Amino acid sequence: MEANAKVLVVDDEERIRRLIRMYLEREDFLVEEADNGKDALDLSLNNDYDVILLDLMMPEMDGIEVCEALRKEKNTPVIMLTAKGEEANRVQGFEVGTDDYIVKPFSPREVVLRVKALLRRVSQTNFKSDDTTTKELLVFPHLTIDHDAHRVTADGKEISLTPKEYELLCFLASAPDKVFNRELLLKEVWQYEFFGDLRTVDTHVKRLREKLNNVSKEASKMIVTVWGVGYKFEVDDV
Amino acid sequence: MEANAKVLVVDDEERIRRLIRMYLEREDFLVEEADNGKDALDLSLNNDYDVILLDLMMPEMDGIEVCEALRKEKNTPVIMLTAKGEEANRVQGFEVGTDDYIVKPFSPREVVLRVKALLRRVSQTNFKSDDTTTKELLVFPHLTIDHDAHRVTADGKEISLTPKEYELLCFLASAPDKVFNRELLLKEVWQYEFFGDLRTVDTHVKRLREKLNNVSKEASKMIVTVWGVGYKFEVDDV
DNA sequence: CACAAGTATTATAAATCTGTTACGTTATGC
DNA sequence: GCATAACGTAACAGATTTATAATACTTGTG
Repeated sequence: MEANAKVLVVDDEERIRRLIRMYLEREDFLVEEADNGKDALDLSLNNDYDVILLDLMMPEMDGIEVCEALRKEKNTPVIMLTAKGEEANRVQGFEVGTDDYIVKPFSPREVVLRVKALLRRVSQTNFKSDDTTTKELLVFPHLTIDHDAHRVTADGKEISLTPKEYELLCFLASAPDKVFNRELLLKEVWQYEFFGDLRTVDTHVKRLREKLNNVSKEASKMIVTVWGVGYKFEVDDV
Repeated sequence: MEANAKVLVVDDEERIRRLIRMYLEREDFLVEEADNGKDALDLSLNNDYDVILLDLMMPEMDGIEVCEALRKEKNTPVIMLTAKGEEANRVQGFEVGTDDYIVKPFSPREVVLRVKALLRRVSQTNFKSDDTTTKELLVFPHLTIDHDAHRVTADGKEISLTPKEYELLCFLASAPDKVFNRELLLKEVWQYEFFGDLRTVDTHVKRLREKLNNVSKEASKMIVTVWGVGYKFEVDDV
């Protein structure tokens, strides 16, 4: 069990650090921060982190330098954070020694998922755990979500969803019966820089319901409006 | 069963070792490393590896010397890693005693395939195992890939594919219904030094579809675009 | 060295998705 | 029932993503 894995978050922007910290802590990670490359390197050499989230672009010592220096001593898994146009190419390559990278602006949810995925990967190679639990398949009475195939089927029939529709559905379905308000949905499913209208959520819900409804009334009913609050994914237990 | 076969990876470049290690471990191989010929020889004499991946060009003691010295004691299968212009000729020849060789820069996928192939070959000659499980034949409703013959047929008609087209198709077809993003495809199918444009994948997909479509509309439809994500090889289950 | 085949890049066109707005509908409290 | 607030719906413009085609580059071969 990777209970309380320790994560170091390195970024010169405080709001980014705080954002990531918030989401990681909610998943019971222990989070520490550094706002520059030098401190990051010191910290990571003197502590055993389970993952390091490392911003690529930082003044003085950038993420690549930190990673390369770190790699001379230890093999702590590193996820690089890169802005859009940044030389993602070099980071992708293996010369630097990063294990994954995330493009800004990301959705907080994505960061959590990637960190977890990396921990899983690492722990697998280290102890050969029997951790086959990570099914990429969500099955409900009238609806199935196959993550690998990126496929949603309602009553056996496939439904073609747009990326946002798919993400929204997955998010709701990953916590059945839990209500989310629009604000939270925007925060979780959209990127952190998105400050759009709350009604945007409604539109996507509408489209999602429509597509589901075309195939299965039952499936469409699973996305429930909670008046004055938000939406939830409800599983009938009839 | 070659469960947890033990592989020794010898290369003076760390990133190469790490790259190979990563891909082999993902296939459940046990991987050990050496960064020079001397250590490699010691290790391989004192351990029973199932395969040794041996870089040809190394300071002091090169791959050929290691291999020759090793051969005086034991018959551990050896795959030589050679850079492009290097005297692949000598390695190819039988005077050295290598079992296979791979030219750098390779694609990670290739290494895994070659290692597996070699293990298969060796285990066959050693114990005449009933291991006919490893079919080199992929058969789908409208498409067949015969690895041995390096031949693709759609609806019975043969299709002539370029190397990249073939590899791309094989890779997708080896994991039906699983979506791969362009990045991953570049990493897996292309060589490890390639950091090209993601659109390159599109172009190859286009040409592949075109060739398939010339012969079988059905076959061409198997390569599916997943909007905002990537491509997958889909098998209709109608 | 020229040629051909294969490959990567780029530019452009086409398809698709997305957020917003405006307006219609439904629920809620009085 | 009425006013109000919250939600549903439809349509549009702009943005994003993919397909296609054309071009340039690379590589192997004779």
